[in-house]
Amino acid sequence: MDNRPDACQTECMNPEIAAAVGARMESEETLFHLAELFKALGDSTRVRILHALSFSELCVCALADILDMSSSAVSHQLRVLRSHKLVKYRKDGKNAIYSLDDMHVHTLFEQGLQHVNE
Amino acid sequence: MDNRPDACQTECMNPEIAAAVGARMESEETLFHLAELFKALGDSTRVRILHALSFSELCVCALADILDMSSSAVSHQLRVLRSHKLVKYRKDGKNAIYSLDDMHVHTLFEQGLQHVNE
DNA sequence: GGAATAAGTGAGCATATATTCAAATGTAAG
DNA sequence: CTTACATTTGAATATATGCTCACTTATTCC
Repeated sequence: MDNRPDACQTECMNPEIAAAVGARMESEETLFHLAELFKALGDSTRVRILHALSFSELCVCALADILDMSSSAVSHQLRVLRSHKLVKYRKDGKNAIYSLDDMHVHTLFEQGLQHVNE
Repeated sequence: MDNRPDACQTECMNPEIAAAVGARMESEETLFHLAELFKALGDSTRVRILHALSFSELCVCALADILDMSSSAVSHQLRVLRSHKLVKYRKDGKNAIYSLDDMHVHTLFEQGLQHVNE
């Protein structure tokens, strides 16, 4: 008999199903990283930055201009995106030219837009 | 001459590029919804719920059991997922049986995992 | 070297959010 | 009807987070 306070005490489902699902789950760590990735994508400013970069590489001030935000705010968000390997950059004189880091980002965007426009 | 304080005042990029990118951007509203979608996916608990549901439909208490969390906490997060049409449910007696709402979710997960395991 | 501009950083604040706790609702069984 | 259980909900709290502002760093041009 299962006496855990939060476990189903009636046969709401075959207990073996829950056990089987529990066994097939990805590691906590992997799912945590996945959540962190989506969290990095889960901000309006960062989405707009990535979307802009999907058309062309851009320097920080160009992004600030396009998004109508301060360079500081943009730079803060670029830091987040960099830490998740979503964007990369190269220095060109005083400027930092940012671009998307890999193709996954673009694919995730397309899938997401498809869901949004259901 | 551009005198906006935050705009590039030197030729860090061809200004036409920034203008062109600005023109091709999706609407603020669409990008906002996209960010909201990713935000809904950007939480460890919700990721685990969706991942568990990718194997089988499950009632709330089974989810609580699998995730080792209170039913209340799970229910709160299910509410968020429902509001974003990521999960659906049917009532079966006292129980609520949840399942993934469409295939996009699964696809987004696969893409995300691919990025995480680079 | 000194001035000017682009970018990055840290502190502070205001807001958003995830969980807990207590209570309410809905359903089934005695 | 009463009890028990699954689920939901609302308030409260603790934490996370995005932006602003002031400052620093880096680089170019004079």
